[in-house]
Amino acid sequence: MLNQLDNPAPRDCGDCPIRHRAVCARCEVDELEQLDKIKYYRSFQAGRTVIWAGDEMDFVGSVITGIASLAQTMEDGRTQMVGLLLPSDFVGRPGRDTAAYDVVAVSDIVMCCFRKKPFEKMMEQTPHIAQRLLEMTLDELDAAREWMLLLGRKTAREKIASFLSILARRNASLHLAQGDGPLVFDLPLTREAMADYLGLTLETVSRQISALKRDGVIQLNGKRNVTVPDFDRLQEESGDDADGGMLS
Amino acid sequence: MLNQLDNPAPRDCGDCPIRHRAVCARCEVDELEQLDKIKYYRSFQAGRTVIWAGDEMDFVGSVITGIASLAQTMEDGRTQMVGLLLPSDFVGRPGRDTAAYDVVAVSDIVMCCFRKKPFEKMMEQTPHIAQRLLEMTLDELDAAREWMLLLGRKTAREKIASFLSILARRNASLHLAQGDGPLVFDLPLTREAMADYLGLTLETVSRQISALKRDGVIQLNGKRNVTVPDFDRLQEESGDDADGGMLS
DNA sequence: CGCAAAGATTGATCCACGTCAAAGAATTTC
DNA sequence: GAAATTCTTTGACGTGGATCAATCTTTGCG
Repeated sequence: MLNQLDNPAPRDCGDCPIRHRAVCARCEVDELEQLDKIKYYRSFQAGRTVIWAGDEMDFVGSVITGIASLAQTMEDGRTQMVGLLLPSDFVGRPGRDTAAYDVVAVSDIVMCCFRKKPFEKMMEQTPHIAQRLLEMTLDELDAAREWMLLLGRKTAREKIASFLSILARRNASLHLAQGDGPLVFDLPLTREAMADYLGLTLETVSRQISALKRDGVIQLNGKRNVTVPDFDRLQEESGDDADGGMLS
Repeated sequence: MLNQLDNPAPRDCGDCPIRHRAVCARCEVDELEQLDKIKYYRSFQAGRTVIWAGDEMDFVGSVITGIASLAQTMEDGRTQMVGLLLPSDFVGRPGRDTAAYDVVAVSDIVMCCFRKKPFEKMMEQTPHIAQRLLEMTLDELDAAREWMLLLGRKTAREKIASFLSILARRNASLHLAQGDGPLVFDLPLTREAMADYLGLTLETVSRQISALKRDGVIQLNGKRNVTVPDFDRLQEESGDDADGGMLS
């Protein structure tokens, strides 16, 4: 494998896979045309840094494909991931001109970027964008708060189970809800990245995954492919309410 | 002390102490008049619950005076505070009709509430409100992410120092920045509430406060009054960068 | 192919923080 | 003003997860 990205063919909003979920979700055709004038696409290989915390940032944008991480690092190197950016998630903050967090491509990613200044100007005139961004930000805030409970109060096993449960649920909703057969999905993160996300060490992550496997809660094919024979069982292990503590 | 609140005299937005910081910060006079028609004041004694997670919520609103907490509880009783609501902070989410978290008055509080339905309608027509709410939500998201680093990666001592540092900074900015003499302020929370905020037990909180006192980082007058002789020293103990890791 | 590098597992040991328990302030109640 | 209640401190002890270290597996590359 070349491990090199093609220069992404400029797409049209019309066939954008995240058209209905991103900041531009509510935009009318004419608004999309305006956005089109200030947008450009960028690709990053897995492992590359999109931007460092503190760096000047002259764009905002959306993840179109792939996964990126948002992380904070302390002086001595301890790091905490504060968000996982999935397709349609928004990067950057209008009104701020330096990045608050490190953004790193976890897999190969493609982003749709808007030049910041004109985007900000457009936001003032286009309620559809501000409305959608508010909605997305409120959702992120809920996710961050759910994560605070996980980081502050859950055991290592519960943290792993919670994370797997989220992945399982997301995949199930993507590939249409299959009754309740076994769920199968891939882990998008290395053990180390999972550790940074869950506030653990990579050794503890590895041990707890092994423990869940030993206890029959999950099965592994290779290191990265998980099957969950009984989702309710996994859910119990996560420490959340039966209904998944769903918010919205 | 009677421990009973006077029925709060209905105020006028004109002399509202949080007029320039709350959701209504950007509103024009006519917009305030509109808001006035759908608003009402409510008071809660310290310790009272404003609303339980899952309860139906037919209002949104702002904290005017006092402090409230936003918390999540697991089935077995473990709880994690996910936010501290200070004067001008917003409660509730437009578009959602049940509370996502327990809201509890930490001190006696007064709130300015808006009936949810008409507030939502008004938000659609009044960009000033939506704009301000977006800004406030982005700030809260940053605060939540800073807290994720604290919960996931900081030691107990660093957690306490970080919390004290935040309180000290807030008080300093309230009472005009005094050169760099010793800072003095009160702890608004019990040891248990601090524990729930910091993801610790109350015993650990007590021990670490004692340790910081023993090491001369802080002094105590009574249980709740703290003086910080050297702010930089406290800051170092918090594990944050010299500049406080300030975002905006 | 065979070597290097990255990722993952597993074991042995340590210690920061939780748990359990007692007792000392401070505040409220009658 | 004594008793009850709430908040806090402190001690003794146990443990979950971190740390240190070795080995294994997988993948990429000359």
